[in-house]
Amino acid sequence: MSRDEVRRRPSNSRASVRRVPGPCARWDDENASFIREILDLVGDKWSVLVIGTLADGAVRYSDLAYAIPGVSQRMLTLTLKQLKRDGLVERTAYPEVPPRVEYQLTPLGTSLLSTVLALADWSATNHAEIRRNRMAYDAG
Amino acid sequence: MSRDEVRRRPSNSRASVRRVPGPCARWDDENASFIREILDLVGDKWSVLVIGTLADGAVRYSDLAYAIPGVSQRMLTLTLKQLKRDGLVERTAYPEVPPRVEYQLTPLGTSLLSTVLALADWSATNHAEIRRNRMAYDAG
DNA sequence: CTGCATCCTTCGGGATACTG
DNA sequence: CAGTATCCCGAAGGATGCAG
Repeated sequence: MSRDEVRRRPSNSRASVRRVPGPCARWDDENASFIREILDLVGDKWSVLVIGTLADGAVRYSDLAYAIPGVSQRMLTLTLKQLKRDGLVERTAYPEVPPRVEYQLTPLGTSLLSTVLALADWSATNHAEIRRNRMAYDAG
Repeated sequence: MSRDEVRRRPSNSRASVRRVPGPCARWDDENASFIREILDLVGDKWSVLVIGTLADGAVRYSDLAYAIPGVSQRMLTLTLKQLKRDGLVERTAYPEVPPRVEYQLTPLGTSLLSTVLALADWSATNHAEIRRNRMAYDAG
């Protein structure tokens, strides 16, 4: 998707009614909620960590809780439930005793993983510069 | 950065002291806060919208407020301040009356833009499937 | 026009206790 | 083991008013 597709003037813009429109187009509600959709997926720390943890294959609930320091049962459960709802992870319950449940990425989830890793690449490349920028800003 | 660099067992792991470690490694605190750093940048709706709006070039404050529906003055100001602190946008104030202030992406901000657009690409490609998944989940 | 300060509400999410 | 249910607090963020 190009930027011009994402950012589009609302059809039959009434901008001039309210004010002189500036040099730039306006995000319409559809695209704003589109952004919201993305952030619901990857704008959340726990989701990212869960997806990253599942990169190697199926992992069971208690191992996820172990692998992700600081996550509460509540948030782990909620995160997994949402990821399953979105079709990013698959849940498999084995009818054993004690019960065993494994989670793994779906192909969709795997494709998201690679995209998120691209973001991690960017961050890894630039976080030193960002830290410098912050220190310079805070010093000035 | 590869996943194995991001996700690394803490040095001299004491995992076996507490419990039998699962099949997967554990995120250490450094990498968890690394994730947090990314999300502070792109996990926020307003930041993403501001960066997207600045894609074409310099935009002044009031035009940003117009271009981004629903943003409050408070959040726009805070978002711009943080983006400036991180060195993603540049602020230029013209000593005129009435005052005029323009914001534009730095090269660093532009590089982040392309990465975020990759995420938008993924979302555009897959959001239909995600919606189907959700509907199927909610129906079942 | 471009903000900053304050109040106030909402709610994400941690802690804890309980269940199949 | 793998969750669910409840309480509760701090932070995010909108609304409003003021200032340079």
